[in-house]
Amino acid sequence: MGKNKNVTFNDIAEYTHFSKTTISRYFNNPDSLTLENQQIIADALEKLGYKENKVARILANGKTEFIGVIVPDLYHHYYSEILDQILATYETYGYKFLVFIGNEHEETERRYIEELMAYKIEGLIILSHTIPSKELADLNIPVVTIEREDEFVSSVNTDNYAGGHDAAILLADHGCDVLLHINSNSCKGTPSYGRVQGFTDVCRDKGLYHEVFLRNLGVDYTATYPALVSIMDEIENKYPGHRKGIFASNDNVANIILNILVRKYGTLPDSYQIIGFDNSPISREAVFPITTIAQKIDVLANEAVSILVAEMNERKKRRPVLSQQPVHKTIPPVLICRETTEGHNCFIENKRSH
Amino acid sequence: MGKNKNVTFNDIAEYTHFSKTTISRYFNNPDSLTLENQQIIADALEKLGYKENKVARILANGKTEFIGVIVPDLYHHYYSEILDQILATYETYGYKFLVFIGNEHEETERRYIEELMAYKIEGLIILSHTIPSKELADLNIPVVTIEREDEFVSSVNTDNYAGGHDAAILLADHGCDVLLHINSNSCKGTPSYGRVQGFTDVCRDKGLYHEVFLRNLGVDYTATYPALVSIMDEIENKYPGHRKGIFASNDNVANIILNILVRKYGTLPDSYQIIGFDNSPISREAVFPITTIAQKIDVLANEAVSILVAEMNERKKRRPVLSQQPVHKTIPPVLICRETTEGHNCFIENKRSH
DNA sequence: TTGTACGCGTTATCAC
DNA sequence: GTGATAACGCGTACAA
Repeated sequence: MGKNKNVTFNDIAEYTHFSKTTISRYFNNPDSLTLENQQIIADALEKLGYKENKVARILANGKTEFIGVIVPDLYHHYYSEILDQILATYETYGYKFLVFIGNEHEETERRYIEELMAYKIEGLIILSHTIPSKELADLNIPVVTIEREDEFVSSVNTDNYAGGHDAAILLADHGCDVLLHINSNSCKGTPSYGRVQGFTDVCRDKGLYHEVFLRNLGVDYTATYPALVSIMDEIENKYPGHRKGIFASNDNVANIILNILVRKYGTLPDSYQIIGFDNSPISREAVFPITTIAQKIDVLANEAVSILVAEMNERKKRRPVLSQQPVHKTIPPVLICRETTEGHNCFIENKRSH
Repeated sequence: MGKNKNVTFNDIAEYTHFSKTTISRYFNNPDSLTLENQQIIADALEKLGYKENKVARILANGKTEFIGVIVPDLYHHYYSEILDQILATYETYGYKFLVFIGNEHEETERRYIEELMAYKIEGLIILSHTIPSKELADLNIPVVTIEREDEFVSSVNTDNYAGGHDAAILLADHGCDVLLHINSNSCKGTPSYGRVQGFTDVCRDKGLYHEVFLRNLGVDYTATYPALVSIMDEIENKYPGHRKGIFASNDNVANIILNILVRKYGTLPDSYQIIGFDNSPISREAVFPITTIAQKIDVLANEAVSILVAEMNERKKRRPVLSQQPVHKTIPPVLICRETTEGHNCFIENKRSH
């Protein structure tokens, strides 16, 4: 497996005059050895410079302790932060993660999944949106998705509806008489569309004046900026003299809106309140820190792994693998108040000390 | 290794009346079989639903095709973007990556490395700063570090000196008569200290008035902000009426400085020019897009993997592993001009289409 | 408490 | 072009 012959259980066995079995037991069930013998073996391991070989162990007992992860990219802070939290669960469960970046390319992701299966992953976490959950379910290993279509597999999702709801309530509470939501026109069908519904439902229920802008916002900053310039023009013309509450689809959009206003007025005018979504770094670092709705990324990640581990453990017990019902968990978001709305009645949460 | 008996070479062999060996050859050296027989086996694989098992292959041939990666965190865009690029090299080299987040905790990272060694990784990429390169060299597998202490192992680093140099030149060219550099007081000994030296060397050589502020800038936004408020106070008092060129240690610092000024003056005054470092998203998304010096992250990552692959290939040839000399590669940074310096004489590079 | 013998699924080394 | 057979390093009945 490397260069010069590795030290194996055999070598330790010969050296200590025990059998391989006993050496194996030293690792997997040390209490079954006398303390003295444990010491003898420990010394031998040290002396011969033994390094454990988990690949051989896998072949023998079938447990790879691998979990596959497919993430669309790590460019967006949301994904990298989730991955960060997922990887951190190694400390809790001991599973190792084989990570692939899918770039939302379906065939590529399918290849990655095949490779992962060849390495006998025990479970799979999917963040990308391409492969239908039906197909994932057919892999016959536990699968958990995060914030994506999840009909046939277990999943963890943010309560986007509550997010939209809370945003509308906050804006209304802060005296806005015009409530606006700006989002991409391609958001239908994604979990995040719940935000739009939460927002409009509240407005309708409470009889609040509102308008939803579903537009093509482009995919990067340079495309989004001009798109928002024109939307803001529209808003300024349509609602002069009003106190406008804007709920943006995400913090990037909120930040651009803020920048447009600050560059125009030299400050954020009192006639605007802005709420973003994601609690991404930009929301904190913007020229005026942006009130935002945070997904509890740590909770999402931990729940995902936790559900996965539970299902993997089930597999190890039951022989006749009865296809278990998928479990779907919903995590409430958290409102984080900053300077783009005046602060009170917000739950402040410091997600991380960076 | 799973639930119901997996289909193995044995099953295929029985079904086709070939031997296991031939089945193996079908995968590893198909040309040595007749086309008809290839077809027969292909059909059998399909019929029986064979799934390859790379774990068994590893045990037999010793090649895991695993590369270990230890990254300090994925919270900082720099690290997640590097990891993104590293993972993308799967398409080129086929190596799989086992990723751990070290959090700059030395003992933890040591444990992670042990775990990685137990899984027989063929090479290791280190981004974290804790474990001395001497110790990494003793692992007896190829190791490549990125932007960290690298005396005893191969490495890839940004030419930080050139970065500091370019920043000073640009500020001087833009008519600044006071050149300022703001950095953390703990930057000595890190590769990034080269920026300070590049900056001061140019100033000294060209007789430009300059001052370097090495201060405790804290570790997060809330700590850095007040620290910079007081530094900016100092600067405003000390250099009134001057055109001040500020080279910040990174984009976050540059952005805070920008925010402080914009919140005070309603815009970025002509008396200031600002350059950041990293080309992180904030530099593009700031209220005035920030001129910055970009590390070529894609190049860093690709060179790192490339060097590692080369060294791993060497291992497979030579039996008497002669300890090869570490190779150190330096990547020049790229100046990206935006609105915090008036633009010309800059090389614009679009690193990614997000 | 310890040992024997075999299996895990593939590749490598010879033969033929 | 194809096949036996022995590794690879460890786990696990079962036996003692």
